[in-house]
Order: sequence, then structure tokens, then C-alpha cells
Amino acid sequence: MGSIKSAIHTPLLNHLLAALPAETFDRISPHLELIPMPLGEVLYESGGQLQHVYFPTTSILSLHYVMENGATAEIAGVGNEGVLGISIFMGGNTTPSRAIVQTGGQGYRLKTREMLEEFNRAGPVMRLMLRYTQALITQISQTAVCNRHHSVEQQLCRWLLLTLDRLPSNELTMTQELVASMLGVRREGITEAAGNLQRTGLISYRRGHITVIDRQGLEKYTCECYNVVKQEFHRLLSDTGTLNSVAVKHKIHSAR
Amino acid sequence: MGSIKSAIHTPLLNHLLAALPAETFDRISPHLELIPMPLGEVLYESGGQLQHVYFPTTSILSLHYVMENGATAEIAGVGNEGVLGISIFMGGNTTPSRAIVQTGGQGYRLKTREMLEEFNRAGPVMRLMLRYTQALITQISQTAVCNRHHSVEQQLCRWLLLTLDRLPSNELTMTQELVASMLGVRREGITEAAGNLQRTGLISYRRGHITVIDRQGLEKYTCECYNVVKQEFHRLLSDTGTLNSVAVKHKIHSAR
DNA sequence: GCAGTTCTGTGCGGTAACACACATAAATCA
DNA sequence: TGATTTATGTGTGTTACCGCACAGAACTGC
Repeated sequence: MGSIKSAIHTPLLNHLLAALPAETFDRISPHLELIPMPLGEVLYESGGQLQHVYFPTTSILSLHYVMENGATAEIAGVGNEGVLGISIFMGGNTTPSRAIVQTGGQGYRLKTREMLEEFNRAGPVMRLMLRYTQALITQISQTAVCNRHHSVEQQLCRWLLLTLDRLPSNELTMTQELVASMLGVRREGITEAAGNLQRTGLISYRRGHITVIDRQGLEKYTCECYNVVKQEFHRLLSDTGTLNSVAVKHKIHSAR
Repeated sequence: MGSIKSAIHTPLLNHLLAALPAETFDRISPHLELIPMPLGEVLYESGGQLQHVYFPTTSILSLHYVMENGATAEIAGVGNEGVLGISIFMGGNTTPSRAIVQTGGQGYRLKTREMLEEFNRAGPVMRLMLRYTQALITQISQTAVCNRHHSVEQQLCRWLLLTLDRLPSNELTMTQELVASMLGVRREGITEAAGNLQRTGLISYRRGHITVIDRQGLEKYTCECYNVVKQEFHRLLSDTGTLNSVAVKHKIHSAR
């Protein structure tokens, strides 16, 4: 596999992999396979069996649900802060959702067997994966809440910010149509909302590209959901020092 | 604690506890404490520290999110099929949501320390808890999707069925106001939707009581979300035989 | 029984998002 | 370059749900 960039590409671009103790990382490292993740690729289909877990580095994945009538809605996004395929270690090995590449890039994958082997050591890998899963649950919950109570415009802000946090630049390559299918709303709704944000000077865009100009402004404009998710990820995954403790300590993070 | 009924009340009324191997159950059993769970009681507040995990038997709990403006939305329900307090073993020990008793009854609780001790054995308890968590994730995801795409009436059907599945009878004690706060809609919306269902002959109700008359009819009327959740719970938690395997096997359930 | 409280029903105006239709503009490619 | 495809903008009418206001009905307690 590899790529032109593979010389400077490292698994450490993924925060979860980077958070592992050196010893653990060294053991996993030989089994990590760098793969391209082109926009639109379906990494798994609803109900399908997972052969790998995926650690995005420069790509962003989206967990989707496709309804019987064809309508879609994003449940959560997965970028370099996370991993795709938690059902491998949670049990069941499959979920009713679909995973698709939302922003093209690269990532690493690890075979199901290797993942389970590490997880079953009940060590740092397990603790890290479970914490991430907990953060993912918060993200999904907040999506549910946001879908219920907030306007399309607010949801667009939330989504832009969450996506931006996973990218190195402030520009995302993405049509309004695609954004609409993520949020599960009409394309026209996104046109209108994005138009408003552009008029206000928070973003600017052209065919297939959205650039965030005023990030702070966006953060003020978005609903509370963005911060809830962001802070929860930070709380659960920033303090990776405790991963080495033998028990998942009844630890209280004062920073909250 | 205990109650008048405690003589016939047993932890086995909770499906998770009942699914444990005898040896494991016997070890936990002395630490299980029967407690009343009266309607409306808040078992934990957003951001609070969890002192116990809760296994409902005859009660139903609701995971809620309360927004800054006071609006609420249910993220998921927890009945005798599940457990409240997964963040204890997932990590972090707290979540941004609130847990409240939605249907009064009883349940058992177990101290955080005892729960962690069992979980860290990395045996049947761990595997069962993780599988349940996976099922819970599906429930939350489906709530998100349903909030996005389905009408209040369909959501009411889904909610009634999910609640009914956790109760021994076909009647639930619950005001429309309360149902509305669960679904995160106006009370008047529930009045209208419930009125329609009553006119169609699917349910009947009086002040504070809703009785499901035609369950099959309801199942036809509801959106796909109900079945997705139900089947996923069945898939993940019915086959408890695999809990004893040393590794979470790469097991494929043909029944899907 | 009556008074007070708590639920439920209904009406009215407002609005956000919908579905559909079509115009314009920008990229792509022959 | 012009032709084609694809993305975005806009308009019109419809609908589901909202917020508010209030009437009536059903339980509760005295």
C-alpha cells in the first residue's frame, strides 16, 4: 500500500494510537496497514461483518443510517481522534449503520483478530478503546438531542466545527448536497443556511468548498451541542496517563 | 431496604443478571441491594459521580438530556433488559445526561467498586456489559435518526412499544405531559397523536393511564426504528452462551 | 359534597422545514 | 472553444409542529 506521502505519514497522526504506551504501540505497529480512504468509499455496510478496525489519520469517516425510504442521517463522525469498528470488541461484530468516507485521506487499519488479541489483554488498549466508545456515545446522544431541538443553521455550525477539528486546514472539500445528506435535511436547507453564514461573514464558499473564516464567530453562533461533545472528548481522552493503572480507577477529573 | 414484595422479588427479574453464569451470579448476589425506584426520582444528575450501577427489575429509567433553555429529550430508556451506569466501566464515571425514573418500581443496585471488581476480571460480566452497551448505542443512534425523520405520531408508537416491552402488563401509568417531555415535543402534540391512536382503536387512555389494545396494530403503524432496536437487543443479548468463551469470538450469528 | 389542583382537549396564528420546479452559474471535458 | 454535467440559488405552495391561551374534565383532599 503506502503512498507518496507515506514517508512522513505515521500512525501517530491518529490520537488514539498516539496515546498508547510505547510498549503497546510497538507491538501493534507492525500490523498497522496504511491505506487510502477516497471520498465516498463505503468501509462497511449495515449488517456486514467487520474485517478490520480503521484509524483515520487525514481522512474523516461518517457513521450513517440509511432508512427504508432512502433518507439518511449521520449518527456520528470519526476522524483522527477516533476509531471505526467498535462493535468488534463490544460484541456482535456488526451494527445497523453504514460507514462512509466523508473527507478523503488516509488511515491505518488493523485486522479484527489483532485488535481482539490486544483488547483481550485487558490493558491500555482496552481502556483506551472503552473511553473512546464512551465519548462516541456522547457524540451520538448529542446528535439525537440536536436533531430534536435545534435549527438547521445551528446544526450546520455544529457540524462544521466538529469537522474542522479533525482537519489541519480551515477549508473542507464538500458539496452542499453531501452536507445535507449528513445532516439528513434537504439540500436547499443547506444552501439557505450556508448563505446566511456567508452573509454574516463566518464562512465563505464556492462550488464544493467551504472555508471557515471566523471560527470564534461560528463557536458563538452554534448550539451548546458542539461544546458538550468537544469537552467530553477532551475529558475522556486527554488524560491518557491513567491508562496504565491496573484498574480503571474511580478517578475524578477536577477539570470539568 | 426491601419491600413487602421482596420475598418474591429476585435479581433474576433483570435479564442481564439472569444471563450471568451461576458462579458469577453467586459472587455478585450478596452485594446486590434491592431498592425502590419511585416515579420521578433522579438517579443521577448530569456530570455527577456515580456511586452505583442500577439494575431495574419492575421499574423503567430514562436517560435524558436537559438543554440550557430547559427543553428535554430522551436519549434512551433502561428497563429490566439493561443497566444504568455504563460510564463506570467505560471510563470517566459520569456523563452529560441525567437519569430519572420514568415508571416507578424496584430494582437492584451494586456499588461502583464491586462492579469494577467484577468487570476487571475480564470475564462474563465484562462481555455481557459490553454487549449491552453496544445495544444501547443502537438504541441511542435510532433515537437520533427517528428524531430527524419521523412524525410525532410514529415516535409515540415506537416509544410506547419500547416501554411496553419492559412492562409485565399492557398499561402504562404516565401523563401525556411526561410522555411529551420524554420525546422532547409539546404536550399538545402528544394529545393529538394519542387521540388519533385512540380513534384508530390501537390504544385507549384516561388521565394518566395509557392502555395498549392492539399491539400488532401498533407495530404496523410504527416506524422501522422500533424493530431495528428490538432486533439488535435480541441479537446481542439472547445468545448468552458465548459469554463463557475466553475470547469474544469472531462469532457470526446466522439469524439476522 | 365542594374547592382546588392537575390533567386533557381545542383553537388560532406563526414559522421552519418540506417537496417540487426550474433558473443560473461553475467546473469538466471533448 | 462550446457542450455537458454538476452544483447552487430561488420561488411557490404545503405541512407539521410550535407557542400561547383557555375551556372543560377528571381526580384529590377537606
